Amino acid sequence: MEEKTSVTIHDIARKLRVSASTVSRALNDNPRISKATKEKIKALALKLGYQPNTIASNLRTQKTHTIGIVVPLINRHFFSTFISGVEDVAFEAGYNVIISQSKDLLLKEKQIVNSMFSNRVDGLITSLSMQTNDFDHFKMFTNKNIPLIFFDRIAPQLEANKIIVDDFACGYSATQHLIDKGYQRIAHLAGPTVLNTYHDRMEGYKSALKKNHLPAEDDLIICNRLTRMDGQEAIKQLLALKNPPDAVFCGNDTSALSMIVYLKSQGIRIPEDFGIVGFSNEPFSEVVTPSISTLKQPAQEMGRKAAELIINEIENKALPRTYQTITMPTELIIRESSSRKKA
Amino acid sequence: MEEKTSVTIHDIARKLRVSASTVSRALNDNPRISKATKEKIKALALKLGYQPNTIASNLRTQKTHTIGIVVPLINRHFFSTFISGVEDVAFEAGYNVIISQSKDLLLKEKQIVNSMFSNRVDGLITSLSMQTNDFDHFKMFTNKNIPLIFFDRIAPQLEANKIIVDDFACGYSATQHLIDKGYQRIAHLAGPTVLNTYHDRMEGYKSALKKNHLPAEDDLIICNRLTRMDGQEAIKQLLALKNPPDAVFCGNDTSALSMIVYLKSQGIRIPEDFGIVGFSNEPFSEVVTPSISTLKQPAQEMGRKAAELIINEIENKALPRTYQTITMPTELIIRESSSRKKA
DNA sequence: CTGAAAGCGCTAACAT
DNA sequence: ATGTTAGCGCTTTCAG
Repeated sequence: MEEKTSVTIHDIARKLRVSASTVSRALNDNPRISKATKEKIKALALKLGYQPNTIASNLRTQKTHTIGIVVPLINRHFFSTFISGVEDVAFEAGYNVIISQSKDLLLKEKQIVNSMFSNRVDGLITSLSMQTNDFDHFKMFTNKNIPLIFFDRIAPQLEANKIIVDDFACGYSATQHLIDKGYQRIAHLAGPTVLNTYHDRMEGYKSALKKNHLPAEDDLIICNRLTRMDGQEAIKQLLALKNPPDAVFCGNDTSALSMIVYLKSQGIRIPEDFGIVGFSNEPFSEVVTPSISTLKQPAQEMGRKAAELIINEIENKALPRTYQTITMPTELIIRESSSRKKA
Repeated sequence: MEEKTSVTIHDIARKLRVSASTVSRALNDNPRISKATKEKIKALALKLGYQPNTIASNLRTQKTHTIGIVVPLINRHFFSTFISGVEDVAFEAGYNVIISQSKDLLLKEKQIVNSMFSNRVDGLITSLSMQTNDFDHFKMFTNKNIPLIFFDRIAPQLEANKIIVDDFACGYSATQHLIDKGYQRIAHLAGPTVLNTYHDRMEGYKSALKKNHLPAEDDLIICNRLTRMDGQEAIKQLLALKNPPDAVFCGNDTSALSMIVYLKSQGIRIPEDFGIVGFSNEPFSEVVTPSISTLKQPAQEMGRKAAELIINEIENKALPRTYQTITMPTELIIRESSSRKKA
């Protein structure tokens, strides 16, 4: 019972009086092996419960068939759905997926990226932490020509493939939508604007205001980390202004939700008195009361696309490399939180 | 620029005119190496941008410092939060985590488990697919004495550590709670009862009815896969009974939510006319209207516990093995969907 | 169609 | 305190 040591190709070779190379080739369906011996070998392998040692193969071939993913938080719906998309495609193509979360800490991100490299992933897919302001830890990938894809939160200065949505357009359309609904003073709650996503959403917001000849007042823009607490703090702060806003475009749905909860508790009616638009279409946004207008990112599709792209890169390493930035379509989902009859 | 080949310990050894073993030992802080040479070696390693080849080390040491996780779906809140817990502890202990999703398909689960084995994970943590009815694919782990932990959806017949919640008690207390609130005819929507979780919840439900001298009618129990569609189908079916129920205990929050949506659309008031209790405390359950009473499983904690347990097993393999089943505490969270004034 | 031999990069007895 | 040697299990020239 206690099989101390695993069965290897050598065990099979010995029993069948062939060489290990023959066994290896047979199991890999190498055409140079006769059908007869192939069958013999495969049969015995099955009988002995042989399981190939991927580690050994990896070492020899310098390929791990493994894709690394580094995200800020695994259990955020956008990221877990993205990962699910990657995993789907990767599995189909015979790749494994190894995952870590940076917890939005630059230090942990660095450690993880290092570890991914040491584990010799064939490619790395990543979305940056909120703290990431230098990119040296990715150099080992670019230097060694190991495929690297950024998604959502990207490093603009690095040469790599990128998968994003048009955050500027999102910010613009969210804001324009609120304007169209007749809201007059529109505030914005942003995340850390070192990140392209939050930066671009804010620029879109500003641009829509400008286009509509509305002033972009500094008071109306707040930056924080967009947690539930942050959302509550922000709305309190905004309501305390001597000239408070009547609508907010939030950098994510979580903060939008906490604003709604607070506004309701204050007896402020949504959308009649106050309009809200969030971002990223969390599962709760559809079912909360009032339901939250938001921008939907195609998370699963982005993951699939990232996987396809990186696998293609991995398997055509010889080809001259061209880096693309793929912009995926988003959708403004209009729900109750912004749907008042135009004033 | 094009560093064709990576820098290895041999490169460092050659330049420093020492042996590769010395380099290896130095980098691993082996006490047998003098402080002076250690520093020399580490400095050069840094300068050359040396990154250890984990694959080679893994092959040699027969340890991968990798924990495999197989769950039905990565982007389900319970699972992604569990994974996050595992990853936290694993990272601290110097372990990597590799993840796959079975998509609730037995065939895919088998493939994945095989692949995890071939990748020589040091241990495997898994929650079974809805289809899993044989367990042969786990034998290679038990046979070779590779730590294996089941959580949530477990294989009762296998010798392994198990991390669960007391689903029976959950079903019981959910049902008792509805009875306490004065609901008279309580239905149950269950998942596939081949799985311990759904089976036990149903038994708890039945037991509570029996204890309160309420009949457990077959008509009032429906089994399906608990999707949103399934929830809607189920509530329609229940309402169509000649003697319909006035409350339902649902096997998950998703189906509970879809019932609520349907009941509202029919003008049936919750909780006044109809009571609902769900399961697993999805993020939306707290914020939907009415908010959903549910049972909270400590997903993150379960993940942490699983990681601690498996790492302990991995690092004390020599010790005689004893298998434990750890039951984690749950919490009945009473919210609006079941909080009517007692009739 | 098959075998022999070398080696991926690292570690760990066993020397000295 | 350091070096020598062998080998983890597999793949892949190169030979035949």
